[in-house]
Amino acid sequence: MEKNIEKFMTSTDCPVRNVLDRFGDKWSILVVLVLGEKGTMRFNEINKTIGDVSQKMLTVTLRTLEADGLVSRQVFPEIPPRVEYELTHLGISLVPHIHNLAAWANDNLGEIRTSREKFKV
Amino acid sequence: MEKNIEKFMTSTDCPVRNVLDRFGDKWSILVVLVLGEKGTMRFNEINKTIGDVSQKMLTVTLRTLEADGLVSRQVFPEIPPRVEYELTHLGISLVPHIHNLAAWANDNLGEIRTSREKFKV
DNA sequence: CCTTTGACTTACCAAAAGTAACTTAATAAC
DNA sequence: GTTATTAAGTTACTTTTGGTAAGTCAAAGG
Repeated sequence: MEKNIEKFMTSTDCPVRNVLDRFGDKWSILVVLVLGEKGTMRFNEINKTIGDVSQKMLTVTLRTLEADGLVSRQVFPEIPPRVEYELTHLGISLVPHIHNLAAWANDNLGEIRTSREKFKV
Repeated sequence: MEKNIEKFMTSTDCPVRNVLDRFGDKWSILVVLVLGEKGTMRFNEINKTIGDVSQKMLTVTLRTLEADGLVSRQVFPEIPPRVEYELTHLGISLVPHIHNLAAWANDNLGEIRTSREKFKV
């Protein structure tokens, strides 16, 4: 992992690239984070919690996360419909890493903002 | 951080959102990872190491990371030009978290791939 | 029968990212 | 003494990704 990073990077089989490409979209990480905090949630609940995600993209994001095995989807055959989402064990195992990243963000936002201001000038 | 995540999420001042929005682009995390591995690098070196990033997006990504204070940029007034990039202390402090994420990706890619296959059917 | 409800689709539009050609100025090659 | 090369970009144009707003579905309530 330390030596031939070059080959790792350019390869389409690079695990980091493979997963990063998938989570490098606009909403996936945030959805995992929210489900990690609140446990089981319904579609509109996730939508409102995040606030500025479109229905379309939330649908796409949840389907992708389901396909990847990070989120489970349970449909209740009622009218109006009820669909509940929650993290799988795989999804849960990712949460601490996102929390670490979030904590870093929290700790360093001040410095980042200062830097952004300086750069403008 | 545990209770009012709702307010955190919808707020534009949410540190997580603020930083995630910035790193949720396609290349930032990867560039930090590469610079973290190799130390000081020139533009074309980063470009070749990643392999499939366009010059345009690498320029944009590096400028953004510089504005955020994660990467430093040193121009040598030579012809042809030489520009060296490296992580700042802030950028370096982020690397371990990305490594953790990369390790998770590495450990779980098999399960993710299996899940993706199942989902197709 | 007309509205409401939740979880979506769909058609259309805007923003982000990719592609390929162009720029710059000093050497090196012809 | 033109022409090619070189590194780090920029620019114009195209494709991909994401956003917006309206429509769908079927039962229950008025």
